[in-house]
Amino acid sequence: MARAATTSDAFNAVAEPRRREILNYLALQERPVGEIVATLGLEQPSVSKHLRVLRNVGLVQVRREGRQKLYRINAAGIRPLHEWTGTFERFWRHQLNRVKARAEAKMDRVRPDLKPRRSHDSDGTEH
Amino acid sequence: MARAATTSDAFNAVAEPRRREILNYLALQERPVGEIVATLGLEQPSVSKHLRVLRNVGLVQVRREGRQKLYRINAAGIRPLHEWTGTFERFWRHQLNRVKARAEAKMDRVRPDLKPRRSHDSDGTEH
DNA sequence: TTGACATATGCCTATATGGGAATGTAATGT
DNA sequence: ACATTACATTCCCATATAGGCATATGTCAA
Repeated sequence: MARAATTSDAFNAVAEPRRREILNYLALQERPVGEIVATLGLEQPSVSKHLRVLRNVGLVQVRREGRQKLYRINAAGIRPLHEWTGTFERFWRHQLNRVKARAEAKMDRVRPDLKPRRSHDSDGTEH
Repeated sequence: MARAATTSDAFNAVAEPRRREILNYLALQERPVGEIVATLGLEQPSVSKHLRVLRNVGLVQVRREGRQKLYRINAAGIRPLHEWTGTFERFWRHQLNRVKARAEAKMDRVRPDLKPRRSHDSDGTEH
């Protein structure tokens, strides 16, 4: 199969930088499409398509006012992302936890055929 | 152009559900590839490829130990996501406050003698 | 109705996947 | 050296874009 659809969930939707820009802009206040186009310097059809994706995953809401359509943030859709990323918060809040996790992991890996031995490399950039 | 590369940044990397699963699993502790394969039920080459993406965007680190390669979370790479999503936090707090205010107003109309106690945090919405 | 304005949609193409299978590479044991 | 274990990489392919352009839809005014 191919890649997951951007319409599948909020994670995919915000993976697109333009859509994050749109959300950042809408965070200030509700806006019509034309102002998004003018401010972000994108093509109008492109903005409409991005807004459609954002609406499909519940990240924005829209209401009509005359000829315009006013889009606004629906932050409830962003909350799951904030909470998922927050599950890793302990790692950067207390570095001691990371050290301890590594130590415990090493203890936990019991391999009868593999005695624990010192490995003298430590960074993750090798090939 | 086409879609943004998954290797471009952490936002794209975590857009893939399998990669989030891998990160969730690695959050518990450092693990070799084989255990990720066994636990998540993915093909080994698939896991290797996902790990490569995660490493390229700085979401995991790796060290060799014997024949194994031990992968661990590098949560610093997740922090920008948490902080970006956090910029929208006020919206769901505000919405929560409005909901709570309405509820309290209603309760006040029905039972003016019952004042709801103040709960000091903001949990209790849906998700 | 006609026209202007605001936005949405359809069509096309180039591209970056992600899965599967096969193969390559590195480390260890005998 | 050879076999085995543990991962990584390569090749191929189906697919879901995102951008550009043209066009359709919807709303208001005269």
